[in-house]
Amino acid sequence: MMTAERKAHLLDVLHRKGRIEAKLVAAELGLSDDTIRRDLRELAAEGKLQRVHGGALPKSPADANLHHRQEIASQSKQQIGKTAAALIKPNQIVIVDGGTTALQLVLNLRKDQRNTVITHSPTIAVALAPYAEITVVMIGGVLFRHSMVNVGAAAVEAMSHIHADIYFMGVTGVDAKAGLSTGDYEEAYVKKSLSNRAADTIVMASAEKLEVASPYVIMPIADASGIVLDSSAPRDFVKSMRSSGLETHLSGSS
Amino acid sequence: MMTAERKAHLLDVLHRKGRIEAKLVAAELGLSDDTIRRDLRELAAEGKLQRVHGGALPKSPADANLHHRQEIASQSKQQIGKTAAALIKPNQIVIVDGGTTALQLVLNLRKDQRNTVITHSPTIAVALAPYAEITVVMIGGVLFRHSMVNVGAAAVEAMSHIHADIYFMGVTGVDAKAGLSTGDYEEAYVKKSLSNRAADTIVMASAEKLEVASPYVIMPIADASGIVLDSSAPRDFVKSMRSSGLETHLSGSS
DNA sequence: TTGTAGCGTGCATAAACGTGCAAATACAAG
DNA sequence: CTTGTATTTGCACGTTTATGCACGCTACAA
Repeated sequence: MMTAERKAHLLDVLHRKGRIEAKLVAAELGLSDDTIRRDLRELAAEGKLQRVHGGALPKSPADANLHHRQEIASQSKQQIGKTAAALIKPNQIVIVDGGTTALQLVLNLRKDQRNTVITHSPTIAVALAPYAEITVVMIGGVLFRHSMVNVGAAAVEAMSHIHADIYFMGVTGVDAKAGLSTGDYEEAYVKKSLSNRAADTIVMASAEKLEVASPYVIMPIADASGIVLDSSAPRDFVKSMRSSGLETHLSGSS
Repeated sequence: MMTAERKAHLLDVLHRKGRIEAKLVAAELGLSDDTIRRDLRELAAEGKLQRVHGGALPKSPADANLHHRQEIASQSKQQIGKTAAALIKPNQIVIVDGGTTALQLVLNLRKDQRNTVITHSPTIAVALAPYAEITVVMIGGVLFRHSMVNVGAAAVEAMSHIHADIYFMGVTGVDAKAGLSTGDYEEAYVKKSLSNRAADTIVMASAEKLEVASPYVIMPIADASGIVLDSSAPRDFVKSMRSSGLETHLSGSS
């Protein structure tokens, strides 16, 4: 096993278990404690984790904790959420994805907005609770913690009963060649399925997602019907979106 | 368990319960009192908490507020949640109802508890997010705001794929004649359905629910296999539960 | 004021740590 | 193919850290 591979494994273990016990991992991989300790030291130097006696812990609870991530909802996300929310017309059936950007969408809804919102994210469902005029439909499934969305066969099955007007999709990568992508296999599949259940799919992509490809492809960009971008998006990028036939909405452009 | 991890645990306990009893935590973690006291001393030196005789208290008023919020959940509910949580054995498949009492159950789980939890409440799902070892399965459906649970045909359909070991049921009324009841028609139906999908059904009933009947009947009391009550429950009531064949757990009876 | 539970200190032991070094391996240049 | 260099890994060593116990002190309650 190569060094880089091992480091990736360590980060994976950390992500899955929330902790690394050096001795234990060493035994698992059949390597000396020294090697693992060395790796941990280096990863700590790179700022990838927090070294502690006996092993390592996530650098900040942010890794495991979405709540924290949401506090640092960038200006960009906030504005994209607002712009996206404005696209919703009364009485439409809307699918809202999970994730921080989608959460900002919800927080920017008007209190008297009357719609049906379908979501597979418990976080989004809870955030929608105060909006009395919105009917909330939840898609069940197995909870994928990192994004706080339900995935799996049950989720896809539940969707089959749905026809929505718009799906607001969150992604982690929008790239001309690689298309729309995300960091988890199941999630990519679920996003694609949701897109199939809606007449229109609007992608929400904050600045850092542009011209980036994540491991798992959801679908080609041209399959979406619109995209909401930060006004700081490169001109060329905006142009390429338009030429792909997407209705392009720029947020925060005063 | 590593030192750094333990300190995090201590702070977590402090947040959740508003206080730390050194001896108690030591026993829970299977460590000597000395070790815990040492940790508390160090955390106090770092300004993370206020050291006091016998344990520690939150330092800042902000944390104290958090503690206060926890106390709003009546003492009764908090203790019932704790007692119910203790009934869960490792690796069991558990259905957790919605509602404040069920939420207390979740908050009293151990961080390293390994289980599958099925719930139809987005609030519960979100509360379960920090428990890394718990697989969360969500039942979808139409969100019923008042209780923050998913109901309707989709919910019942989704349940049909499930066989759980225990279902922890929240109710608004437990009455010898009227049976177990709740305030919403759909919810009553869903609770009954969930009960059918679990080998055992444990009812959680805080003080104010006893000898009260709500409009919609879920099922007769005898159909449940156990009940968790506050220790202040009337003796006659406890007796009648036992004679109905329910395993009766009294909480907070110190 | 008197007993008990909690406290802090010092100490011993064991585990985990970092460093330096040497063997093994990979890789590039000759 | 050989040689030289860089990297990686495991080991030995001394150091640091963590933990439990023993002891005497202190705070709190009866």
